[in-house]
Amino acid sequence: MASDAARGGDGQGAVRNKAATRRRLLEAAEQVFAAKGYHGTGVDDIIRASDSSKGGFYFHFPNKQGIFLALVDALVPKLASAVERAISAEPDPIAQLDAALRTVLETFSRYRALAKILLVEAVGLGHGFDEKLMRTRGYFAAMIQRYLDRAVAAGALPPFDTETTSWAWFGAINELVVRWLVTGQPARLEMVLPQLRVLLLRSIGAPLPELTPLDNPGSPDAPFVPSEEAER
Amino acid sequence: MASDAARGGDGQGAVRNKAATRRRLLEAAEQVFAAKGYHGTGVDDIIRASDSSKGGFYFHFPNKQGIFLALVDALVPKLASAVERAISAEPDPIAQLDAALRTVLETFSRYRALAKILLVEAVGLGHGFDEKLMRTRGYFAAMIQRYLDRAVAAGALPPFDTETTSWAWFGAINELVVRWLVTGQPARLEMVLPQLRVLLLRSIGAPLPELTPLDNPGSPDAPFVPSEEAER
DNA sequence: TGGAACAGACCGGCGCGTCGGTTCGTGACG
DNA sequence: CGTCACGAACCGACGCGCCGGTCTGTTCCA
Repeated sequence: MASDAARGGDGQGAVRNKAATRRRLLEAAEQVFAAKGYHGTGVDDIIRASDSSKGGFYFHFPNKQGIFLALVDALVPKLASAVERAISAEPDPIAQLDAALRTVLETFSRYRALAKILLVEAVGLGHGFDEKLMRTRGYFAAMIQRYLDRAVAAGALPPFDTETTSWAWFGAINELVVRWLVTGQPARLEMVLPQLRVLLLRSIGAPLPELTPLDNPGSPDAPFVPSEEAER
Repeated sequence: MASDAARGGDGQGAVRNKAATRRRLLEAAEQVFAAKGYHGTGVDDIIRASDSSKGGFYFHFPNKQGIFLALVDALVPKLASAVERAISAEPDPIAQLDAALRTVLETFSRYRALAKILLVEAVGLGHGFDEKLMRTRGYFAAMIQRYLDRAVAAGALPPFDTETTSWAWFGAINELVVRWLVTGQPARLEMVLPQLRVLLLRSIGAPLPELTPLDNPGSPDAPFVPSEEAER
């Protein structure tokens, strides 16, 4: 039979919807973690929110910490690729910075859970968690730095300490997103964009191009589905 | 006898060093929370680190959350007043901004535990904790905003959205401090000052005065003692 | 029939908070 | 001036709920 071919592919042809179960667990974890925090959620909560069982859970993940890490590892590249995509559509370095900022804010605005988990819940977990978190933040900071360096190399900016700057930028953006998450201000996250844009660009002595108007509300709130990564 | 007078004062004349015990508890909590995180520390850890007992602990504080909140409430005004003091020594608005920044970095550099608790451990605790945290952050943001507004009113700066800006500033500073806390970079926190200074000032279109050189290592690491607040 | 994928009862520890008991300062009273 | 008694301050063993993780089944596909 075509059994070999079926097994050759990724989880799609697996025994009893293996990939789908794992996915349901991750989606449930995303929602529950975002709603109740890491310590506030029990494994049972995740079980209930998906509809799986203890057995299923511990078949797919080693423990509670494991699913959280897997979740972060699934969300980060998802967000990163969205930003990279937006960036690659713009030729001008400054416009790229601009596009990246807009994309980040829009994405967080759409997927609150994503923002909550990456920016709030992942903080202060102790253990070896902190370094994991810091590598995640460092990932985004490095991304910012890469484009800053590129802009400098292109002669669009005078040279400066791009590393410190990239962390500072990340922090500024992060704080505004967190404020929006916890208190409801401003009503729509994108409202900070104009001022933030000006702040960031001016902070590195970049010229201020015209404001590019743009606002598409998009679908309100769905899980930022951690799609199955491509086969290894 | 002078009995009435003795009881009239604050805890100083109390039965068996009541104030001192509470203080030891808070100091111990500061160290342990900073070292092991909020969820990582047990009440027993705090008991052991001070040398008190369960009974003493629950005599002074309602529960674990209670002592954490009390700790934050003790630390915040301590830091704030240090900053206010540094600011009031400078006449020029821009120089004030400068002094505040320097003071914050120096203080966090001296008292890691303070930074760890206020900026890391206080995040993502869930419950009604988040809003408490946000009010703390808002406290500092409002402080920044107050001085920004003052600088604008004095005509030293053109008018702009000082609220968003103050949060962004706070976030930028916060992120650099956290990075220094978790990874060890940079070796000395004050090393970010020159670049951060330039970033922040430029971001609001302020003129760049000469860099004010200054570095006093100070005593290395002691508890940022939550001194007994003055009598009510 | 074997084993992967899942179900759900159960257990064991950890940690928070309680509770009866003990010490010590302090004021009253003779 | 001694002592007696009361309550604030403190001690530390115990209990009990909660929650993470295990283990024995059960189903379904190959």
